[in-house]
Amino acid sequence: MAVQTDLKRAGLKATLPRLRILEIFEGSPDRHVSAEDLYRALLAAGESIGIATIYRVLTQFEQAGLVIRHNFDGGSAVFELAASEHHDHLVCVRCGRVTEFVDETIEERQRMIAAQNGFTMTDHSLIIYGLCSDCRPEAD
Amino acid sequence: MAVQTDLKRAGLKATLPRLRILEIFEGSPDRHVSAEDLYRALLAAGESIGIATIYRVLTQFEQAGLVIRHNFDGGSAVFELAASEHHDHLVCVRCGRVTEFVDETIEERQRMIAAQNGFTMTDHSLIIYGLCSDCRPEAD
DNA sequence: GTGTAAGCGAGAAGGATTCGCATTCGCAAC
DNA sequence: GTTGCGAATGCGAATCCTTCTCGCTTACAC
Repeated sequence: MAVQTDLKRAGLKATLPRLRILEIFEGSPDRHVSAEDLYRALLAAGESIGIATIYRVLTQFEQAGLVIRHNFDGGSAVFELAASEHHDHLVCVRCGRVTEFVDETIEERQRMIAAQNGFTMTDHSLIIYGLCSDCRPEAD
Repeated sequence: MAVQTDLKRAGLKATLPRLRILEIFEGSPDRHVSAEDLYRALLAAGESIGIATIYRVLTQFEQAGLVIRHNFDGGSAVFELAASEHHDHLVCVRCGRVTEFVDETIEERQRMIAAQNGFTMTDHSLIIYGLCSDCRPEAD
């Protein structure tokens, strides 16, 4: 399992909850999952896990750079594996579908804007909210 | 006071809490205030108001287009008067300072990206996190 | 002025997340 | 393969932010 190796490399003990959570991330059709999603998935798989452990593990994973936390509108945070390169998000306000995109022009302008305002950029969050093609009232 | 007129125009009764909250927005040195900020300011001003009323009023103001709600990282929502034109935000992760900016190139690319992905854009949120000039460890 | 629906205040409720602590587990040294 | 110890877990309680409920009050049309 490369999963164990990932944990060790991140300086984390390979405990059962951590392994299971990583496995769910890797097996999930939707890259973006909430703590609640993980909890339900683990319970459904017959694991005995506490929701507190999930939050703890996710926070550790985030600090270790294994996952990224997003705060989309509407309550709970969602997490995704940090494996892929940086990208931003399109979120459907109706069905919650999340689409990823990268735009180098925008990235570049952001760096420029931060510099112009005397900011040292540490992170950024660009979320476009809208209706996806499936949820649009009428087809065009 | 134009404040009363603003409320009427928005289809809202000119009640005391609503007037007070609008006044605080207009008198605040920082355009971006939280429900808690408003609550404390009103209590300090000797008003008797419930936190629930503040949230209710803010939600109504948001729906009426008088204020805009932002969910910056780190807990509670902040609100600002919608008076000015659209803009995005730079947030200092250390002192919380908020700077506004507008970049038409980014706006344009966002519209393009939404369209390319079949999304009808309803809203968007771009937040650049970083260290402001006052909080940067050492000047470079 | 008065009636009435809208609005208010206080506290309870709710959802997401974190804390506290006794128990259990991973793992390195025997 | 055991053992020991600190780190990690699970559980329930606690916390934070926000919304709901409900009896009382107020704005405003008449």
